[in-house]
Amino acid sequence: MFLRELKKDIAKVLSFNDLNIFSYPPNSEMGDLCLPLFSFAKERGLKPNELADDFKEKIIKDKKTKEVIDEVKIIGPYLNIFINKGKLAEMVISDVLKHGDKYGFNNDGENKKVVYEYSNANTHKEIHIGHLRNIVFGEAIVNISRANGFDAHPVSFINDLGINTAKTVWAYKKGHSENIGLCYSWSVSEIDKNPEISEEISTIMTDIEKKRGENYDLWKKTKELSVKEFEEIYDILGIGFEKTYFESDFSDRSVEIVEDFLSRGIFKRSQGAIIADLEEYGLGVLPIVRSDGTSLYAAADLALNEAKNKDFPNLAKSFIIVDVRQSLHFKQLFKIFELAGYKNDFTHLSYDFVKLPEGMMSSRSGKVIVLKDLYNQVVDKISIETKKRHEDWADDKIDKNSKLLAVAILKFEMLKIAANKTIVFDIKEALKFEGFSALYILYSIARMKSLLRKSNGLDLDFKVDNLIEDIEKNIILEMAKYPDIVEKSSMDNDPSEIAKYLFDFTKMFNDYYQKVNILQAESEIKKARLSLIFSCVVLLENALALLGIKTLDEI
RNA sequence: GUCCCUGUAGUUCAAUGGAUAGAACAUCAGCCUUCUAAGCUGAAUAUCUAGGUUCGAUUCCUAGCGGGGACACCA
Repeated sequence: MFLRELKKDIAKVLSFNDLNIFSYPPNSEMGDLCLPLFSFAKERGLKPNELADDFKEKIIKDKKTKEVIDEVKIIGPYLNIFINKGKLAEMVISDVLKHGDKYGFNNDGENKKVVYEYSNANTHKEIHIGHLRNIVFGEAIVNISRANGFDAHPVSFINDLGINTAKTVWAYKKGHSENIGLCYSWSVSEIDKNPEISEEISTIMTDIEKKRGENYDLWKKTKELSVKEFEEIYDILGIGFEKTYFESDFSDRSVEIVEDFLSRGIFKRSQGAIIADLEEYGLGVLPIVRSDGTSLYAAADLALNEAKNKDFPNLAKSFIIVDVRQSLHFKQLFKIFELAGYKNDFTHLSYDFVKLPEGMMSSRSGKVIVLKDLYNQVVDKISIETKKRHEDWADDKIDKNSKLLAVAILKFEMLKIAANKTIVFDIKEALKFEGFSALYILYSIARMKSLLRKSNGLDLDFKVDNLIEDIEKNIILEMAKYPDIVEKSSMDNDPSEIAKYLFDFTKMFNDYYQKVNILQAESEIKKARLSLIFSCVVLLENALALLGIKTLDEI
């Protein structure tokens, strides 16, 4: 990759190793690449300007670096490097075209096997935008992980034995059968009013766990409805898992492990329940089995870990993608694993949750944005807007495009915010389809593709000398930075870095589109510009694919 | 009470310790006889407070204030 090679070469000439010292000048008139001299100066007990000339000399005299560098300017304590426009264009565009949908990828992961567990939804609850963030974040993390050379495997763990399932079954029996999500929130409010219901719930929970009687049958029936719903949503989002685990499949094995851990003193009985007492590690207490004998989530986690190791032998690392509110839970769990002598390398990959402008969402109170409702709303709005713009389009074309765009928009909304930030999801904003959104990017790509269609055949055999505009160089330089973005987003486990890059890149292209005419340009120039645009499309589709987003030819 | 995250423009978000703190939305003023105006251009508006470390702090440290979250039978 061009830029990295150049940085390496310069670092070699000046004998240093850390490529992160490089940065970029605030604007393109000041240079293309920048080397701040503070750290070097400090090392040598000099002032930055006292070694600038020496550094500059070395760079412009070296036979390798001088080939691609036009000029080195000393501006204060910075060494600003101007890369040769032609060389840059030649190297970067050929890189992009050669590697295509794998441009910018690396092998840092050395093909190590890693498992990512996400979409740990509860059955008997509706999938809302909080789950959407989890699913979309997980998908992007897996894609980014693969782009960085890891052998990544996505799995899902469905919590079908939570206490909420018993509550839902209870409400279902009371005749609240029309909607599973409503069953749950209704039961919660009823229990608040009348705490004695808890005993009925406890009986139902026990029946479910012991797999017996009418309660178990109803649980099975309602669970199937939920699972079908999940699959429908995965289908819409275009995602899938290599393996889906169910908590209920682990109940027997969980009991055995709990017994074992009890005998080994890792767990103990307390107030009728079974707990892990982790006070001495500053991690409080984690309840494992309720005093009525039914299991809690943590019990299943123990068996799940075994299953993952069995299904994915020689696992280098196991990631669990769950929102930040469960940080303590996973610290406790990993401590238990450690006490039990498990060797695996576990990481809780956390991200912050989604809330509404009016406050927290809560399935318990029914205050949520249900994903399917939201999706339908977005699809409808896009259909209306598309119809306005393309009166001649057939209904099924509008429908197909609107659905694809809706998925793209929703995914992007979830990924554009840094992972450790709460998303305040404002549906009014999300329905605007302007600015920092997937539509902005996909719309621009549609315009690029339209240019390519109208050009009567693409000829990639162009001369770089015909890319004369400054903005063309800026676009190419931006392309050259992509490999670093792919790497950094993996190191930080943050897909938002890709989303930001996509937006910035697209803005640059729209500027170009506005200022420079493509199709009316002189033939050789036109050829070069179209080649550049073609490589822009390749790059953007590559980056969007990491976010799980597909593009359209027309919008 | 303890622990974790967080505080940047009216709002929602950016900014490996580095050059003039960037966007988007909203507001105001413009651009379609030229490649898709879901686009582009311009105007205006911001680093919670007080110390400290540093040549240099939005960024790191300490304290305070504000917001959010987690802390035994939810997941």
